[in-house]
Amino acid sequence: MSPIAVIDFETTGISPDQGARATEVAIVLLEGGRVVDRFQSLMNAGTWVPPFITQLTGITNAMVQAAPAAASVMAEAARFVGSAPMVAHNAAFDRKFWQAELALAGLPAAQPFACTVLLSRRLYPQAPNHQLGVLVDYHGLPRTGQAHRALADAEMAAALLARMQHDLRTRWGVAAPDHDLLVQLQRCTKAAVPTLLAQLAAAAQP
DNA sequence: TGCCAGGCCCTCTTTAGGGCCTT
Repeated sequence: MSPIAVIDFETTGISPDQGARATEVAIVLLEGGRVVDRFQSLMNAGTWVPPFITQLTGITNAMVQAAPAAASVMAEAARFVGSAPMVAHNAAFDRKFWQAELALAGLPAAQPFACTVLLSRRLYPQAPNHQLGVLVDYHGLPRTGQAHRALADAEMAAALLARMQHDLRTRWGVAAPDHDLLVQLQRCTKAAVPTLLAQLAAAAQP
């Protein structure tokens, strides 16, 4: 199975359209349910980190000012991802920053995204909620590093994705839960999920 | 000065409103 790039950004706010910039990025390459490579860097976008963000993430203005320029970090991140399809927890958020920061660096952002929030809502509707930390605990997955830092959150999202692929194979009989299938699953309506999973399982029968 | 996202999903819905999820 070809690799999937699981990404997480830490940022100064909620939307690049409102002037928010990335402060840290981490990407975990997942292949066959295993982490095969990691990329992580703070980045200096020349912006001020609000106190609320420092309290949430532990990322300070001094840390960002000492970091390499955002454009060079994004160029490295784009090289690291290559043409791998991408996954994030609440992908609408990370995709916006991926596209905005690459655009500011003069680079294309053509990778398709799948979303572990949408997938979790379809596969695990009984979960208490679909926040990353809650889902990690719900599945008994290890919490790695400090929550709300990019690498720790990317590792947890990757573990959650690997769990979903494992469950799709073992619980629902889906032979090859690749990125295309994940996108297909997250796009179908909640009511159509059982039918789609049954069709995918039937297609996997010899 | 005051305000500030947006896509998805549910329901006391569909001529709408509110909560979730990310920083």
